[in-house]
Amino acid sequence: MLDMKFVRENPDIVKQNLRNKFQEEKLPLVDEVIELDSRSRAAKQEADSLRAGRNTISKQIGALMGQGKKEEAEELKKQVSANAARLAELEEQENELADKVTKIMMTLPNIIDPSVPIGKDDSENVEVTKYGDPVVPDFEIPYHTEIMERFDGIDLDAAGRVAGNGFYYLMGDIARLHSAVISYARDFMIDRGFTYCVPPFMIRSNVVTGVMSFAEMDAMMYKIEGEDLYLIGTSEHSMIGKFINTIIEEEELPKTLTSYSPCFRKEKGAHGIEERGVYRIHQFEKQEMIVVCKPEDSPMWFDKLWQNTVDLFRSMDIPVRTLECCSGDLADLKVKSYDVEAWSPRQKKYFEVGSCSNLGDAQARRLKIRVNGKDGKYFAHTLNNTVVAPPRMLIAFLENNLNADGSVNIPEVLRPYMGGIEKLVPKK
RNA sequence: GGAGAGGUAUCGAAGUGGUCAUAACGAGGCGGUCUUGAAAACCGUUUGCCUUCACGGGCACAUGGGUUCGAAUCCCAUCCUCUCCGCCA
Repeated sequence: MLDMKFVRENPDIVKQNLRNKFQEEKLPLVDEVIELDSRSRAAKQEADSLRAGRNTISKQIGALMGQGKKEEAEELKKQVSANAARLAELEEQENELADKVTKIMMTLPNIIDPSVPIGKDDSENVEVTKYGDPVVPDFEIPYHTEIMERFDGIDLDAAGRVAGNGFYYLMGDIARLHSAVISYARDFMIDRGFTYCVPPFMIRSNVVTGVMSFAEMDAMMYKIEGEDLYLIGTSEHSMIGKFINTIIEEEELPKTLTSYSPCFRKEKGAHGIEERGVYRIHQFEKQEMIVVCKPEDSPMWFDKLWQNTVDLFRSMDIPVRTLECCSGDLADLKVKSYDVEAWSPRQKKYFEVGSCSNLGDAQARRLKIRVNGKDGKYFAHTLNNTVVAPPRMLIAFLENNLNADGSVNIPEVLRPYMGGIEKLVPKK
């Protein structure tokens, strides 16, 4: 969410930002919200002065009552009543206008970083850097569910009967591998100085609207029936929400946290042929990292965050690349975002395994996360990034560590979490 | 889930319809006096948001409504915390 004052003073920047994000349909909203804001402030000013008058008279009434001068008090009461109707009318206007302003402000996207490439959609995202050799072996790599089945590692049929499409049972070694990856990722981040955290897996609606745009909310979040609770789509939601309505001392920044949680997503939208199996699912587990920092530090943290994910994947012998989201593909709250993509030797292309975002002060403004600095209070910046999110990550893992004989290498870093074994041998 | 108590500033806590809500009182923090230094003592200071060029004004006592000329105080709803009981991994 933008600062209303900023919009008022820089309508042209806000409009150019909309054009950069190919959201021309929102252009009229800028002038509209400035107009509504000015009417809102006018109503507030008039109402405030009426309230000031009422307060003064009420005090006088109190004094007169104290002295037992009831008749004079009654006279003054009439004066207050005279303005009551106008005040009620103004108060209604104030509320109505303020609601309209907020509603529009919630739909105006954050100002993107100047470094973000301009493009309409994900087809115009820009590759930044590649790490490792994207090897295509001389034997055929099966579809990931097929690899898992060779280890009796997945039961999608049962999951379908129990919970429906988009769920899974991981079994045996594959399930163990899943947990090993999460545990390794947790320790990897702890070693890099992040504080480990297990957060709530459900959050209230006010936190939901604080951390994401309406469009995202509708497409992602599961609501608990009869309660003001939503299942989290990522622990970022509860981790950023942790700081709602707080004032953090500047010396305490940055807050660097790594959290584990299951993630629940509706995944509204088309499911392509490449999204069978455990690629796009309603429930997965994720190790996440988040940072709350000073505004001037957020670009630095952004680079550190995505680098962590690259390093983690490289330590498991998985080639990756970073892809910068172009303006049109960037969610409304984000200032800048990189996807981390892993190499798929089967598809001979990279696919998304993580997403690193700098939200600027957008979440902080919505959630009122402020910093007490030497020169006054200001909104913090927030960032988040995937450490690792299996089971999707297992697709990359299995494809890249598969041998011609069907066995799967366990990279050295994972062995302590896998009972020391170096290789998974298929049962079939 | 049942019964009870409670939610006021950084913390503890007073205020139960007005004339002490920025808010008593106590503690903590910050600045100062005193001291070789420290402690103690003493003095001062210590919420946030909105609005205004400014002076100023408004709002906030968990949250949202209501009653009233006027609400921390009375009424209704919701949330949270604590104690006891029940249930439970």
